Amino acid sequence: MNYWLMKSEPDCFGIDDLEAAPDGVEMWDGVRNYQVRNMIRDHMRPGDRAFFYHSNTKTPGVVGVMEIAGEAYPDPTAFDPEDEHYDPKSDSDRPRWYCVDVRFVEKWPRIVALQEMRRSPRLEGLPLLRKGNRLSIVPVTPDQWAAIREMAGEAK
DNA sequence: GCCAACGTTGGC
DNA sequence: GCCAACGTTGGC
Repeated sequence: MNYWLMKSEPDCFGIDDLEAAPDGVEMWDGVRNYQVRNMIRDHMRPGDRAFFYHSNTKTPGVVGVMEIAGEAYPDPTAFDPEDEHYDPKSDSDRPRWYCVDVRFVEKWPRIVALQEMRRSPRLEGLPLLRKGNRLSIVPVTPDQWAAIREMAGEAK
């Protein structure tokens, strides 16, 4: 099983929106970065766990956990001219962009702020903390996973 | 709202 | 294939 951290702007789609979705399942779409596309398509597996990270907000940080709910599949929003993520260079014969379904697992009583994560020696090397990182999904090692959970006060 | 950092685009 | 210009991300 792999671990991930996935960013979203809560003004657009936050963990409360995921929890409120039917069965707590929602499509994680709109990825338009090749590195992130490759992670979704080639390395994510159903059952993988992911931190839900709120970005571009007053206190950015990890707010809970979700589960990868299925295999990656072509991102339908790339085919839709009405969609803000429409990409005319992607078509169903040769889809350029992929998405996955994610399932709500838990929302934590408190946020693990980016500021705190920067102070944790165990999180050195987490790509999220690297200067200039702009990937909306990054891999997390098992020890980093445990460290962030412990910072949230969750059991190991 | 600012701006650093980065990815992408397109002219050459 | 280089690289300047541009757009976007996202912390602050």
